[in-house]
Amino acid sequence: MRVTIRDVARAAGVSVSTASRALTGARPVGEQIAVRVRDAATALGYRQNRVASALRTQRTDTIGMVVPQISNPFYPVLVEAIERCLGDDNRQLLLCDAQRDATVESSRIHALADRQVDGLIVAPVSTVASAAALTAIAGEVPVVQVDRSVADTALDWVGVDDVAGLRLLTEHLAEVGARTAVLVGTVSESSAGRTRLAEFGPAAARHGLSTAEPLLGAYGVEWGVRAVDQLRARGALPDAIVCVNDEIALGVLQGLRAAGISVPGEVVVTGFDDNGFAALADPPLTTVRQPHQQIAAECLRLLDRPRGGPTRRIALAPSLIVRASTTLR
Amino acid sequence: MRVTIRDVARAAGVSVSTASRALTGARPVGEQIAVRVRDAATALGYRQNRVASALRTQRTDTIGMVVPQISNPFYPVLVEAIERCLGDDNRQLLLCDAQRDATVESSRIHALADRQVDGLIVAPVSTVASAAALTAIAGEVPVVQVDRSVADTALDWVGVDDVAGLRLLTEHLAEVGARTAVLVGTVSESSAGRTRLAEFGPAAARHGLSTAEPLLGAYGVEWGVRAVDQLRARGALPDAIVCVNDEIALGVLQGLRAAGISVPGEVVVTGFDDNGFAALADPPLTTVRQPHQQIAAECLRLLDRPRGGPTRRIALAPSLIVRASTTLR
DNA sequence: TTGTAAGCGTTATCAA
DNA sequence: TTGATAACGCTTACAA
Repeated sequence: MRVTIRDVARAAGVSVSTASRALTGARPVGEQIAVRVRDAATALGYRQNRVASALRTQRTDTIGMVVPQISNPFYPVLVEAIERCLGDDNRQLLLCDAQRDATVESSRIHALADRQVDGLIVAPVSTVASAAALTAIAGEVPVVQVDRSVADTALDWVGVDDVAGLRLLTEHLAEVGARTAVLVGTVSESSAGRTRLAEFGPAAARHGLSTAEPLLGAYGVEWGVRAVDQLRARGALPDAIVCVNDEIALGVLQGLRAAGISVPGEVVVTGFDDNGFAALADPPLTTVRQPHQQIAAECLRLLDRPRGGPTRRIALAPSLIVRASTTLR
Repeated sequence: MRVTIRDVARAAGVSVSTASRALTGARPVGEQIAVRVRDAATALGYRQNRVASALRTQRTDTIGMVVPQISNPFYPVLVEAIERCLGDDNRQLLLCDAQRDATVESSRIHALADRQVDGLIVAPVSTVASAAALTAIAGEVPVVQVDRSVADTALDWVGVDDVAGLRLLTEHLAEVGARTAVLVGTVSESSAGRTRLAEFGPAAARHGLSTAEPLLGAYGVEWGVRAVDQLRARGALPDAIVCVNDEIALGVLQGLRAAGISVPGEVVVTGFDDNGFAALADPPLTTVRQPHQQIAAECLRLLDRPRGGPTRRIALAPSLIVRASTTLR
């Protein structure tokens, strides 16, 4: 059998409650006794049963997280950042993958709630289909949305400031001499994609860039490759191709290379996220880096704050990473 | 208050135990009653408190996993595969990041064990420094090592068959006409790196490739870039550069490009893992794809099997993915 | 088949 | 300050 607090109490010659108090420090305990209990605990190799403790205290020291797809390289970095914050505090992360499916997502959200997580961090699969499960569960456990968010709901959200990101990008594009730009985005239900789509036009206009109709497709590299074909079919290329994320941009770069179009010579290309491979692309990709560590810290801060405050939407400032895909012409 | 099984029992007009039995199906229960209980449960929106259940049954339906660094793109894919297997079974994954530090790793392993996970999947940070914590915990909870493994211990392991991988690579290199090859590896304590280093020479010899002294450095893209400098300093380039993983290979490609050396024209390059960006490199990278889904399934199979069997080391066959970095000369 | 009651390992309440 | 005792919500002997 595993050694329980009863064994420790017996070895230290005190009651179970005293042992518990000495170990958790919940209430004051005699100097001598405290030492005796702690010694007994280490001698026996006692480690608290967190399940039993959780049942009693209603705290698991565990945060649940649901991501749309962990193999999307944006999320591992975010998970790492959150894990780092939690680790400092001796809490753990229960991670789930929604397989880009709102039904799976809902089941994962409930599974986590049933495990009594202290809080839930969710990057919703869909602005629409994710809403029901998310708002329902928010009545039971603190919820914060990250990166993406569902529509029409009073749930906290933390993410990057897309408006600022697009401003940085369009400003930079204007500086390197671009006059025309086109956006390559997604038709997906993800909110980040939507915001970037909505903000692109105004941001471009503000910096004197004229824009053509955006190209919208599915999330992923393949779409980027195909977008190049669609763009070429339109006739003359724009000066700049702005992609809503790095993966699409990597596809665009590949498509342009296949078509023998030089970057940044004939057209400049930008991404969004700085996903770790942007720097390795050929040419290295100019992109907007998300403040992962800040995003992580804000998520936890919101979860830990006392309930009942006003809904918060926290957009954190990104930074522009200039690389060769827009320079060295 | 949340609705408990007592509420369901009361609503259905039965005892708590009957309600429990009707819900879990642990023991037979009257036809009528079963229906009444289930109806009451759904009517009240009852969901089991898994913490309480776990305390009683000693099963959490939760698997713990510790990876050296989740932002290493090999792991998210593996995590995804494991998550998919678990999800089918209504189990969850408690994921921890060891921050490439054996001390952090040890603390995470204990945190997971304290949460009474049903099993532990660990990709050890170090062949040496990870051994103590891992063997110690294996006495409490089923443990399986994945990808990497510690030295001198009788713990199950599941991973890719490195010997087969190197055979595929060297065979292919011989076929495309390479006569000389050099390995770019790591001095790291990771077992995968070690095995690939040890197996490279024999595998190459078997296919008539002559090899020079391997280049060993730190894990990561940067090392690949620098390895190119070191290689050029040696004088004539080999026909083939074999990298122990894709990230190093991406660095090598970048270094070669910077030096104006054409791939595959002047030298061919291979990676290992097929990490999702290998296909996007310029040129697309020939590599060895790990059988993630199989590896995931085997890990869970080993964890779920009755205790006390012999130690197993399961090496699963990888597949060769041929791309332009070794062809189209 | 059903109900009663004990107990999983903790922590919180209440007296002493 | 300390100890006995009752929960936390569930499952499982044991009895009926």
